[in-house]
Formats: sequence, C-alpha cells, structure tokens
Amino acid sequence: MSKEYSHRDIEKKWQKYWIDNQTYKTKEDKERPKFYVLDMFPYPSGAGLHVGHPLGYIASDIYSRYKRLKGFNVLHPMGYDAFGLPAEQYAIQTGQHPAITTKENIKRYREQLDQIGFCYDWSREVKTSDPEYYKWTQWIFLKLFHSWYNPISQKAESIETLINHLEKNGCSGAGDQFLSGNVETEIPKLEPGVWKTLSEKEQQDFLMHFRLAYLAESFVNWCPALGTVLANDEVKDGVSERGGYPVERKLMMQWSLRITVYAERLLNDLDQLDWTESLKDSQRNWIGKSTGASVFFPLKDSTKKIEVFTTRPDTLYGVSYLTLAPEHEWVAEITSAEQKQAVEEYVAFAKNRSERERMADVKKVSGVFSGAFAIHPLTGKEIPVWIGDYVLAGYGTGAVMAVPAHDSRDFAFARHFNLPILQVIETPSSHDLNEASWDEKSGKLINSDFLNGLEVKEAISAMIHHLEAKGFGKGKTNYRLRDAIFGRQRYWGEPIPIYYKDGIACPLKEEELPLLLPEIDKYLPTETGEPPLGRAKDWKYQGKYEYELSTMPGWAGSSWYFLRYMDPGNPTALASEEALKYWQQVDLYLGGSEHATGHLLYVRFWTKFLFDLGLIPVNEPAKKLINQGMIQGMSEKLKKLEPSRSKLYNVVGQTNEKGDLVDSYYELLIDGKQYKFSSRPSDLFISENALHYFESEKPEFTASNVDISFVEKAVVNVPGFSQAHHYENAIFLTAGGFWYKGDFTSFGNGQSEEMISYQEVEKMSKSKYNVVTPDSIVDHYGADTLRLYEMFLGPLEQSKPWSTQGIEGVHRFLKRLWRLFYDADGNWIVNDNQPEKAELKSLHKTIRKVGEDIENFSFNTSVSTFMICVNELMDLKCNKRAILKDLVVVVSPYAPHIAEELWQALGEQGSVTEANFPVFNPEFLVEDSFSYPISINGKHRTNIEFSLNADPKEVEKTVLKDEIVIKWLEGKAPKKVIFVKGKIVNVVI
RNA sequence: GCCCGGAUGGUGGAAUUGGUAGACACGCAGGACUUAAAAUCCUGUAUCCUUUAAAGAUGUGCGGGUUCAAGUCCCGCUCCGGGUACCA
Repeated sequence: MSKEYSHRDIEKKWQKYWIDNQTYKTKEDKERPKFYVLDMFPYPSGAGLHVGHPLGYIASDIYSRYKRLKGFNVLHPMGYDAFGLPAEQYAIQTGQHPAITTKENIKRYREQLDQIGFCYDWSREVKTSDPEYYKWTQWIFLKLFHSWYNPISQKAESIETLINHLEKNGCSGAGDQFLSGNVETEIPKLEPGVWKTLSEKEQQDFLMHFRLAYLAESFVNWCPALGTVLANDEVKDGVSERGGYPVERKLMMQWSLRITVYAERLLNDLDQLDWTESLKDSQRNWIGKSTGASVFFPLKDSTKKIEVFTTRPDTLYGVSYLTLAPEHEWVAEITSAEQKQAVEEYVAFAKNRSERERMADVKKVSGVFSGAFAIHPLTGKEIPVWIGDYVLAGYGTGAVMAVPAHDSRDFAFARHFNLPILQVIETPSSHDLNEASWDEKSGKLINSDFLNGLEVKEAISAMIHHLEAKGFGKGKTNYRLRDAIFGRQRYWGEPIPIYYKDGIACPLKEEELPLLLPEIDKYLPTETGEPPLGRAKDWKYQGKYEYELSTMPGWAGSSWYFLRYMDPGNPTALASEEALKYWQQVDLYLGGSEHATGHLLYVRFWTKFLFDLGLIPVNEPAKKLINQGMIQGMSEKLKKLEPSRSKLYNVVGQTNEKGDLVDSYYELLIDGKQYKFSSRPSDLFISENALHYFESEKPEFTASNVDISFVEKAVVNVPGFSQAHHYENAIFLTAGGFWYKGDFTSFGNGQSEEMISYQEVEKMSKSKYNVVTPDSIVDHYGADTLRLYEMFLGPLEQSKPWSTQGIEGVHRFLKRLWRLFYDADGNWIVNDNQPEKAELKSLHKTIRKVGEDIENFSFNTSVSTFMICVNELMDLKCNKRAILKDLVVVVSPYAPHIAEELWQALGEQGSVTEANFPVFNPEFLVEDSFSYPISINGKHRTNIEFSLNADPKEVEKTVLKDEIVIKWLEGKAPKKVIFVKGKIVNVVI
C-alpha cells in the first residue's frame, strides 16, 4: 500500500470496516453509564444535504465518539421525519407517489451521510412514514383522545375519572374549579345526576370539551394554495413557512390537541433544563403567561355581561370604553339599529383582510361604534362599546376594557375616534399625556376612589380583592399559547384513527392499529372539497363507517421519535420498559433554533403527557440542548430590468402612408450607436460593470439569482446561465458589449466585456441556486478534512456564510499529521524512544485542551490545538510511538478515518473507537520559571524570566534594576509595584 | 416596538476568575527545492512615523467611567443578525 496520505482509500476502507464489524451498534449495557446524543430529525428534502446540515451532525458525532472513549455507552441514532408537504406537492405536480419520492430522497441523504463517516447506529433508523412507526404515533393519539387533564392533580388522566365525576357531581360551568382549574375554557353547565340521562351523542359532545385530542370548531390558519390548515408555528409573517403562500383566518371543525392545559408546566419546567437562555426565552414568550383579572361589564338594557381580561385591574377607573373583536360572538346581537349597517360593513371588511394585511398596517387604527353601552361596574357610568380589529378574537375573551391614558393601543384608538382619556396614575412631569399614554407599571394611583395613593402593584391586588368580594370579576391567568390544530387536509401524513358513527367521532381500538394510509388516484382534494383521503375507494371502518379524512401534521411523528430509538423494532410497545428505563432521556440534543416554538414545545408536551400516564419515566425529552448556527449561502445575482423600462431600449415601428405598420424592430442605444434585434427581448440583464449606462435614469432594478455553478469569481458564464435558466431571449449588457441569443456583440469601446454578478448572503436553498453540497468537498479533500473544516469555521452556535477559503489549511494539517508517521518517501518513521519533557508537554497540553473544548462544545479551538501540537512535534522531530499513540486517540473523534488508519499502522488491534481517551497528567505541564511581562503603568514594555517560586521582593528588586524599566522611571521612584504570581509585574510611576 | 445574540488585522477567528490583544489558519509578499509547474519547506505580515533597524505612537463599533491593569466589568449610544409582534 502506498504510504502517501490518500483520503479516498483510507475513508472507503474504514467505512467498510465499520459496517462489517458493526462498530457503532449499541446495546443496553448495564455495566457502563449511558449517554444519549441526538440530532434533530431531518426532513429528507429533494435538494439533498447541503454543507450546513452536517455542521451539527459533525459536532454531535465528535461528542459521541469522545463520550465513547471516556467509557460511556453511547446511543447516537439517526432517522427521518419522512411525512411532509414537499413530497406531496411534488406528487401533485408529477403524479409520483410521495412514498417513492421520499424513498429516493432518503437514499440520497443516506449516501451523503455515510460518506462523512458518522458513528450512527443505523440498525436503529426510524422513518415516521413507516406503518411500524406510525402505528405508535396513532396509538399516542388514541391515548390523548382517551385522556383529560385534571387541574387538581395537575396531570393527564383517563377520561373515565372525569365521567365518574360528572355522574356524581355534574359540572357548574366555566367557573368549575375542579374541571377547569384557572385555565380559560368554555364548559357548558351540567346539573348533578343529569349525566346519565344524556344521549350518547350529548355525552360525547360534552367530553369533547375535555379530551386532550378533540374535535372543535375554531379559527384556523387556512392556506388556500396548499389546501390545508397550518399550526401557528407553521405561519411566518402571515404566509406559510413552507412555500410562502398567503394564509387566512377561517372557522373550521378541526382536530386539535389541548396543549394549553400544559402551559404552566411547560413554562415552569424550563427552569430545570440546560438549554440556551435565548431558546428558553422564546418558549416563555410563546407560552406568554400573563396574570390579571377578568372583569364583567353589564350591558345597558340587557342581562348580558361582557367579560374582559386585563393585566391592569388597577386602572379600572380609567376605563372610557370597551372594545370587542370583530369576530366576537355578541357583535351582531348588541349592535343598535342605527349602527347596524356601519358595523356589518366593518365586520365584513375586517374579516376579509388577510393576516398579512392586518399585520402590515399595525399602525392604522380602524373600528366602529356598536351603538351599545355597558355599565361600569364600580362607577355605574355608561361607557360606549366599540368594535375594533386591534382586539384579537383568539386571546382572552375577545374583548378589552380600554384605558387610553395607560395603554398605547387604547390611546391610539381613543385619539382617532375622539374618546375620553382618563388619567388614573400619576406620571412624571417629563411625560406629556397629550402626546402618549403612560404604560409603565409604576406610579401612584389617582382619581380612583379607594385605590388613591397606592402603588400600581398594591393597587392591582387591592382591586382584584375588591372585584372578587363584590362579584364583579376575579383574578385570572391567561396564556398566549393556543391549542395546536392537529388535522391537515393532506394525503402524506398519518391517518387519524377515528371513524364516524351517527355523527359521533369514535376511536379505533388499539389492536386495530395501524390504520394504513390508503392508495388514492390523485393527490388532490375531491370534487366536493374533501381532503385527498376522500378519494380512497371503499375506505370505511368495518366497511360502513366513514374514517376521518384529515391526516396528522408533520410534527406528530417527530414529537416522540427520541423514544422509539431506544427500542425501534418493538412490535408490542412504543419501546420496552427496560429500554425506556435504561436510556431515560436525551442527554445532548443538537439542532437549529428555528424549532424553538414548534417541535421543541410539542415534544415536551407529548413527553409530559406520556409521563402522566406512567408510560415513560421522564417528563422532559432532553436534558441539555445546543443550537448550531445556520450556514448561509453566498448567492450570485444579476440586476435585471424589464427592457421597456429603460430609455436605452426602443421599439421602433415604421408605418406607410396609410398608417399601417410595415416594419418594426427593437433596438438598444449605447453611446449613440444603435443595435437592432429582430424579435422582442424578454429581459435585460445588467452587468455590475455596465451600471453607468443607467446613471441618468436610475431605474429600479430587480434581481435574478444565478446558479453558482455558472459563476467563477463574479464572472457569469452567460451562454450556460441563459440556457439553464431559460433566458435564451434576454439581453445581457456588459460595459463593453452585449450577449443576445448566444452571440456577443462588442461595442468596441475598450471596456470590460465580462458579465459581472454581485453577491449576497442568504439562506442556502435550492430556489436561490446557492446550495453547496458536501459531496465535492469530500471527494476532493476527504471527509476528515470536511469534518475538521466545518468545526474550524468558528463557534458552533454562530451563523456564518459558507466559504471554502481556508479549507487548504485544514487539509495541510492532516498531511502534516501523516508526516509524523511516514516520511516524504513513505517510510515508516515511528520509533520506540523515550519521550522527552517538551514532547510530553506538547501532548498533554493538547489532551487537556481538547477534553475541555469538547465538554464546552468549543470545537473550533480544538482544531487549532491539534495544529499547534503537530507543528510543535514537527519542530521537535518527534516520531515517538508513546506520544503519537495518544495523539491519534485524541484526534480520532474529529478525524476518525485517518485515526483508524494510523492506529492500525501503529500495530494496535481493533478500532480506535475502543481505545480510552488519554488521561491528562498535569505534572508534564509544571513549569519552574515564567517569562513575566513587565508593564509600566499598565503598558507592556519588556519580559523578564523568574522562577515561579521567586520571592516577590526579589523580583521587584530585579525589575527595578532592569535597563528598560530604569529608562521609563526617568529617575523617579515607583509609586507601587504590582506582582501577580505567574501572570504579570506592573510598575506604577 | 419588545426579547435575545453580535461588532477584534485584508479574511475566518483566538484570548481561563480583568493580567503580554491578534493564537491557529487563509490570503499576500519574499526565498529554497524543481528544466518547469504542482506539492513541500523556510521567512515576514495590525496600523502609523522611520531608508532600515532600534525605539516609539495608535489600536478590539462609538462616548464616558471603575481599576495598578479593561476586548473582558459598569453607564450611555450606533450599527448588524435572529426571534416575536396590536396578547389587553
């Protein structure tokens, strides 16, 4: 075998060895402590893996390998979140079954992952679209369906315990503490003893108010383009996260999961988690707990009372009107005859505005007076009731008490409609209440009867006390978190295991699972607008009852997959008790922060639920979580213009005497010269060096992404690009000429004829043509180089644009490492000589630093440390086995292939993964002297070597005799001499 | 608007509890080897003044402060990135 460093041979050899020897197969091993390292579930997209994906995978792989060397039994699995929209969209376009697309994508992912040399235990691979797997997703759904949340015991229980309670006690409605806790829910009243007299339908409808998986009419994010509803976290800026299609609010009957009952626990348990503070903050904000009071305002001439939620009950005396959301259920009812038309028009207007529009003009105030009045519960005064879309139907009660003096939104509304502004809190003299409201939760109460003189905080509790005593309201906690919509009107997802009998939703029996996804002819809604599953032929429960036609959302399968990895093949349970007990939970979870409010909240929710039912031993999925930064792409772009929008471009027509068009052509005018085209050009692309032609007109350019494979150092390959992107009929204008239909016409002006692009940092994505895959890098430099380089780029959690600048240095390092074992002619040069102090020092410095770095997830500095060590050993001409053997082990988590090869070359048996991480010995680092930096007034001037045991007084004497110090002293006596052992000497003059 | 993170040479970045700013690498410049190239190796490389060297001055986004000593701590800003958004 050639003894050059040949990454192609080495990496192929060891990847085969690992498979043949099942090196990474993990078993429950009671003898060793366990450690569970998990990467966030990838969705296998058609674009394959780009260089950003492996960043986290490499980090977790290094960590896993390190933990193994430290004697842990490491579980490090990988699998696929295989259901999802893109495969289905592709199916709609091409008719290809999403299962086929998914399978192909997974195959490609797997090839790409394999070539990087990860230590995944592939025998545990799971795919959410596999019936073996989704059987258990459906099983958990049934458990959710059969459970309710008991607010007294603070956990999920079987629905049976609720039925028992209802039989005995009935339900006193929304205020029933036993049933609702303090969570805002609408519950109908039920007298004791009535339960048994209800029909089955009535009973089931009632239970739907409690089931953790329930069917209810609610406002959903409807995406017409995708033909489905989306969860809140799947909507970004009013458009769908996948695809960017508009989303509107719609009232629909939907399956939802009652995540809101877990709000308090999801919030509190964050404190125990070793997750990044910013991620925990995101979850806290998303849950959005706020405490305050609900207050009832009786309507004038009515028995109805409008309930509002406020966090500022202290400002009750400052209420000058109420505002209802346009969707509030009483709007039509309370509107006066005179206002009817105006209100109806306004409600229609508000409803038709898409979410995006509503968000776009947050600043614009709109609303209408309902004509109704409410009675202020404390003052008895009449106050008007308005309708305004700044009030959200989905939060609180959909109604607010407006305190314009102390709430900026109420202030803007009051200003716009000339409503009174009543001050109830003293403001600093610098604050002008005519200009803006005083929203601060501080100050003394005024104009507020019994609250006068109290501080805001005291006033809040005093008021709540007062309201409760008088029966006008009560203290209340609200959460921003909404229940999660669970049904999707799509094909490629888990069928919901429910059928309908006489209008009642009935669950399948557990032994009837999995409910298989049926085959259909087209992946589109039916003619009658039902979801695609409506197309399935003869798909009925027991041949007669309709199944639920919506499927589960993408996050269903990913909400519990960490459990399945513990025991993936188990046919009788989601995982065996033994495996669940041994592996417990994820010790280190690695993934992007974009999952903060979606996946990471749902997986915590399901974990807590399964824990409540006693099915698993832990109530949190992951102890520690690290976010890796995003690797962005560098896009290449060309400025573009609709040709007719430039003065350089003309359409010239010639007419005969009769006025008929006899000849026409298109032309470009440059420097007074005319260039003709026979047919109409589609676009005008402008090179960065040709912008001066537009100086006088300054048009608004648009931009087009150019596939980065057609760009070399900002020079665009025009024929390649125009063909691949279908711009055959476009003009490409450069400073010195232009391309049209594959031909170049020179202006002959001596200016550059190159088509120059400009660069922009963007998210790496197929649609931006800026994707860099790891494949070519692995091919050219090898997986070990890729692994080291991705770590060398910088701190793991930092986002950065991809650039291969610098990869050479890392590759050179591996070649230099190789040179410690083989000389330039490929001769083995390792010897058994006794290592010397300097060599041991270099090695142990490295052992210590790399160990610390991995524990701190500071992988970039480890790579530097390796480089320093190899450079030092090179300088020392050290080829000693005693040193190199340990070095190979320390390097192996980062660059496993070369480490295996060198390990074997050293004559060691088996895989380097079975070795032990060398133990750091501080003795080798003990120094007896130190070259002290000598500072004068804090500025470094010189260095003097002293023994580390040197007496400070002796040091001071020597320092003051030093030539350079004497020069700076200029004959003066020093005021002070600071001596810090092992650090510094500072002379103060 | 609010919450979080960040700003250090031409570039990526390093710098323990405050203690030699710029490790390591890229790039660049010069040199060695070679017929030549690649590869490899050696030297230099924050900025400014200076022919060079020595020596010095400046220097971690900006303005203040604490300290013998500040990239690091405190106060006030600017800009960039991410999240979130009428949440009452």
